[in-house]
Amino acid sequence: MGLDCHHTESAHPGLEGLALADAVAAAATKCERTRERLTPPRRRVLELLLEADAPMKAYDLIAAYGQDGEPAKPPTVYRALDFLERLGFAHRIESLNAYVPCRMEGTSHRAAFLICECCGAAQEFEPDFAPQFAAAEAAGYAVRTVTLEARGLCPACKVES
Amino acid sequence: MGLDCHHTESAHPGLEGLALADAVAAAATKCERTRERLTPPRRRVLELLLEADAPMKAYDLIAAYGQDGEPAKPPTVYRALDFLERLGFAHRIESLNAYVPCRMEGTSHRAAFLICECCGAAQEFEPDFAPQFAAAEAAGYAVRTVTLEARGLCPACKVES
DNA sequence: AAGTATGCGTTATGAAATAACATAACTGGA
DNA sequence: TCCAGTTATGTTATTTCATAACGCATACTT
Ligand SMILES: [Zn+2]
Ligand SMILES: [Zn+2]
Ligand SMILES: [Zn+2]
Ligand SMILES: [Zn+2]
Repeated sequence: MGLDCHHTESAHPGLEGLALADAVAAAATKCERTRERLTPPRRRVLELLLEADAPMKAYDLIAAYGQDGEPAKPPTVYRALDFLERLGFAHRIESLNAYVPCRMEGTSHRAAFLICECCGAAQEFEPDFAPQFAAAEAAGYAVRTVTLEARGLCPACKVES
Repeated sequence: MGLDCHHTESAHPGLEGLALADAVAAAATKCERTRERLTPPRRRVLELLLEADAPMKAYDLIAAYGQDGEPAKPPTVYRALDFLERLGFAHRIESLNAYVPCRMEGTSHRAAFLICECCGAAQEFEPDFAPQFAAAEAAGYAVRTVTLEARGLCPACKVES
């Protein structure tokens, strides 16, 4: 990502083995409770997001989709991403055209990200939108969703810069 | 924009005539002060943004570029947009892939938008990022810029909905 | 079993942005 | 004024990102 970045450590290393299986199983359980279907393509894309240690581009997911190296067709992945976003299992980061698995426990959070311009890491955090909502309501708006993406340097990259 | 929207009134009708000329002249004056060059393509794209009453897509600008109907080449417009963003004369709205002229007076503001999902209007406002910065610094981040895009219904569309 | 809704596979296309390189114009100093 | 360095533009082509459209399959409902 960053042109001058040599940091390989990620704040969110991808999941593997049991941790990965657990995370997918947790998603499956949530789906059952709401009668949503975690179909094979949806499960596969979720796996890929969870395995990654950085935001994934849609076409990275497409390329990595088949265990045998066969890529997916774009609509397969974009449909899965729509589903995962709708259920809160994944988020799109607008300023990167990339996707991450949700790292927050609660279901009713609003996503916000700290994006490192050096190493590309994207840290999800729980934002405090109260001031923004107050301003919006003062202007007569009815706010439904908020996208917040802060860019800067993560702790690791800040040190070396 | 909105599929069910019949509102034609815009919160920010495009500038015309003298108001447009004044706005462009003000930008030119600012450029002179900082020894930046408001060249013909840059001036033309700024005009188009100011004339519009809604966020403009890059390829809308490309199509509208020539007074004689001749479109611009994509790099012409994208370069101009880079310049206008750099100087704070325009903002990109990430969640729309679209661009607006800056509506705030001060130079050192951070852009934030209230985007109506019904009529497509994008209202710029001055956000309060203090809570977010506090959270980011607590996590060890050095924040450089923040993008905030709230989506919902503008006052006009809220009434009719 | 029949009807309805949802999801998938596939082909093709559309929309958004940039790479690369040559040319032109401005800038500051000799 | 001339030159060198820098910045901006013109142009062609390509890359990246995302969706339309259609037919088939699968799963719920009655
Ligand atoms: Zn999340
Ligand atoms: Zn970093
Ligand atoms: Zn602004
Ligand atoms: Zn509206």
